Amino acid sequence: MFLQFCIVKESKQRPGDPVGSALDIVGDKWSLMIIWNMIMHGKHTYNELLKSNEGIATNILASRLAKLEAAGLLTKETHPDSKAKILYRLTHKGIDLLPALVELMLWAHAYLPIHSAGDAYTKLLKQNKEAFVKRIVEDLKNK
Amino acid sequence: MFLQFCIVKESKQRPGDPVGSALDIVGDKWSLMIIWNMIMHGKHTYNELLKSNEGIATNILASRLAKLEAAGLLTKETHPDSKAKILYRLTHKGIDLLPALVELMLWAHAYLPIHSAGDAYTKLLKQNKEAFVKRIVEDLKNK
DNA sequence: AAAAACAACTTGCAAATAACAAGTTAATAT
DNA sequence: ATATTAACTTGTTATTTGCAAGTTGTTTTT
Repeated sequence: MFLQFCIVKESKQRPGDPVGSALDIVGDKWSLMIIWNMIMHGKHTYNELLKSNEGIATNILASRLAKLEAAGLLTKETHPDSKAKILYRLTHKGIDLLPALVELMLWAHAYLPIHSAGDAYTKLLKQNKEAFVKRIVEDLKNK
Repeated sequence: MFLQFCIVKESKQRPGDPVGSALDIVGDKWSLMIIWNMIMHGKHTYNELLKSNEGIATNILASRLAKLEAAGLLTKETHPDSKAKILYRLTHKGIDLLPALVELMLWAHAYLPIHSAGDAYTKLLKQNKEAFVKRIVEDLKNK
């Protein structure tokens, strides 16, 4: 059996464990939600993120943004429209979490009671996952 | 631009947001680690999981196992070897998180300092992700 | 030009959650 | 019969989160 080959006996785990290391950065309730909303809903400012991540506290959002910036997943820039605003932009490192997020989304669609399964981009995604992800990632990186 | 088409303005978020709903279940530090260790390291009992998830507290492991069972991601069975043991087994719902976990792993390999990138199954995975995931999922489900 | 409003936070505190150490119960091994 | 293993549970303490309110700098309104 294939799995037998894969099972690593007595591995020492983190560090050295990629999934554990990834979860050290985004293994909480809000980090992935923030990144998801930045990618798929085009949110780029503090107040936009506050509204789109329903239920997040202001201090938590601030601390998550700082943590994600420190981890190199996003950057803070002055907003072109106004000096009062700050524009949060994902780095390539942040954008490249999209494949994982898309898989999470598909899992949710398969197993969780989701109402809004019928929108256009969900259909596109299910038709051709690879192409969908590639296209969005490229769009975001070419900016 | 493609993204423009995808951005949903003024969405009401959770519930109705698949990623948010998924993170309500596995959006913490330990749940995905537990599932990952069950799938890729063949851990199936409380003590095995305690050792493989380095640093998890006993009460947290117990509560996560209960939560994941309640959410239908795994089941508790009496272990064939001994009545003293309990065998935790992933359901299809749990197994199907593997694609998301694999994407997280690949992301970590791309951006995080991981030592053990050279093992055989990591190479196989990078060569053919789809086939790799499919094979493991099928192995696990045919039990 | 002054006042109100907005944007991005910070601060203080109560409540919830997690980590740590120790103890409990049932089953097996010696 | 005794010791050990397995799977927890139960305090207790430390950390994190959630909530309300306040702060600072920048625009917008009057």
